[in-house]
Amino acid sequence: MLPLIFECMSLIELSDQEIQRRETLNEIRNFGIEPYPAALYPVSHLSTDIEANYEEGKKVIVAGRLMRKKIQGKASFAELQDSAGRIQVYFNRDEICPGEDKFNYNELFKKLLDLGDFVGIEGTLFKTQVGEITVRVVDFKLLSKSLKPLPMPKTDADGVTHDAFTNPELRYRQRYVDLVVNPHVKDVFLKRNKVFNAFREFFNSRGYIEVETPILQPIPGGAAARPFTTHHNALDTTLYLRIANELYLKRLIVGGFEGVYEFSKNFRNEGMDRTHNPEFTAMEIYVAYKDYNWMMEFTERLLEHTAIAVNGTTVASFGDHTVDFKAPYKRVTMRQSIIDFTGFDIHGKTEEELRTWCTSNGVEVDFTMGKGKLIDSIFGEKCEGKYIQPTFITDYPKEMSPLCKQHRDNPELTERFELMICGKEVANAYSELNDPIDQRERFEEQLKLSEKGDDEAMFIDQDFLRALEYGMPPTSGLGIGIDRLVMYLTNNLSIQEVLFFPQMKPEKWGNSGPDLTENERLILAVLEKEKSMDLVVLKERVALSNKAWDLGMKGLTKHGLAKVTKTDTSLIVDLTS
RNA sequence: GAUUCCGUAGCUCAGCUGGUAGAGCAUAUCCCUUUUAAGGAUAGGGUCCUGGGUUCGAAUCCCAGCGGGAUCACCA
Repeated sequence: MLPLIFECMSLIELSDQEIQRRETLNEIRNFGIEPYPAALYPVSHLSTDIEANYEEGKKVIVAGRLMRKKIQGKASFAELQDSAGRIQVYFNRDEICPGEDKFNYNELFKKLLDLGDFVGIEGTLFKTQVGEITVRVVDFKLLSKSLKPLPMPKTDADGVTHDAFTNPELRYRQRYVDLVVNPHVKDVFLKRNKVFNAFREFFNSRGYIEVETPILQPIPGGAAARPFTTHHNALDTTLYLRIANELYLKRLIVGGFEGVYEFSKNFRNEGMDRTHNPEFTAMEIYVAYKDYNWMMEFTERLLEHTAIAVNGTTVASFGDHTVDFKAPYKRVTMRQSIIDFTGFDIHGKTEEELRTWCTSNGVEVDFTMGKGKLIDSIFGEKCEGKYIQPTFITDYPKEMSPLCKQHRDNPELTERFELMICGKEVANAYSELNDPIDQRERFEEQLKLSEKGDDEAMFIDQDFLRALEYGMPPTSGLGIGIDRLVMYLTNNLSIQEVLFFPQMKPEKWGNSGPDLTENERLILAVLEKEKSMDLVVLKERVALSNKAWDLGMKGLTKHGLAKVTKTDTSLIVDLTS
């Protein structure tokens, strides 16, 4: 009984076109054709290979999704989409079916193949009267049946797209559909892949080693951020999803590697917007015997190399801006930057003086903020957004950089830089702090900040301190936000566009069986006792408003759970079983 | 978290101060042997996001909720 209802329900929820395709699927099977064959299909060419190396009459075997079907009597055109692009195919009835049996054309191609189906095609190349390269079909095979119709955007001769699949919610939740019908979306992810390859190539050619470090960490270190918490059952202990991999990579430098890097999926339990996703990808690299000056040069050359690898040029458009990744980049100290944009010199100022300046200059502050955070707020508010072209901001206050080596010329500062592009931080690098005593003190200061209410201050990682005590060579480290870099290189203003599956609220799926509303259940409960009763009596018994009653009853009859019969004198409601 | 806009057919979208739910594409049937988003004819297709309220009557007005976008806040 229940499975039957369930089956009915799932059919009710299918659209006409989905039902149609299921029926077609059955027909295909009835004709003895397997709609999901197991055997490999011997593809010989991609659509783009055919375009690039066209030869009249060449035999090819191609496969892909059927994306266009234009039937005109005994001959038809269709379009096949594979991973590289599209190719037109030509079906001629009497060439495909030379004998009396016209099944393959009249039935299989014309009626049983739907848009979106995977089809394999064997044929020869020719050019149509309008000169389009086309495969003349000799034989074809259904490789996989599609049961859901795809959205079908079309671009006209003027380049205008009709029926574009643009709804962001649908696009992100069903990225597979987005990728099938929006080629420009696929291009973004191909470029993303090129970023990774360019980085790897750049690092590997210099002898640096790609490594992997823990994602589940007992202490979430290496950044100031709120972590996700999880629990390990066997150890009965709390673990955190990493917010950064910095402390582990430095342990490897302690261990004797001289250059290590990792593409790190990091997780931060913070807000989401068009530049923040709860999980994101950072690349961190640590190189022994270097300092942050060396790292600046390294970074600008890396980015120049990457921009060329991705776009073939160092110039990239981003919204209204044009960004040039050509090295070298401008270098400005944080102190100078604040002077440039506000005239205020933070040098030698006390916490109180900074706070006073902030409140009288419209920079929001609160009492959990120490000197470092105050300066960071000034910079964030007044300067950060102004740097469009790649610019290194150097020499950050010590308090906000607890893992960074003190500046060689000024004990209040650190040897740190961030790379700003289009007003956003893209990279962050240090001469790494390798003095274990200093590092312990810095952690303790963080502890004080956290007692003051800063819920992002860092935890003390005793094992990391132990590692430093064994000795770490002077080292420079760099972190780059890959998602943001990809945004810049692909001209996407939203991080969701450069992640295959951006985080979204879980989708609601109907539970099993008919999904009854509260009112429907109420009516059904009464009706189940009586099996059959007068409509007016039932209505009074459930005491619902007119509208609620009406909707409830209509729902029940629609689900096939109740039936209303009209007699001469009254209306009778029956429970149907 | 705040503000604001949006949710109508498989897709893209109309639908006015409340009065029988629409178009194009897609789908189905028929005609058509070289088409370029869209050949011709006919037909089917709806939980107007959900629930409640106002009303003789709600896709439309009001309230609440759900989902999404944008802006802001938060965010090394």
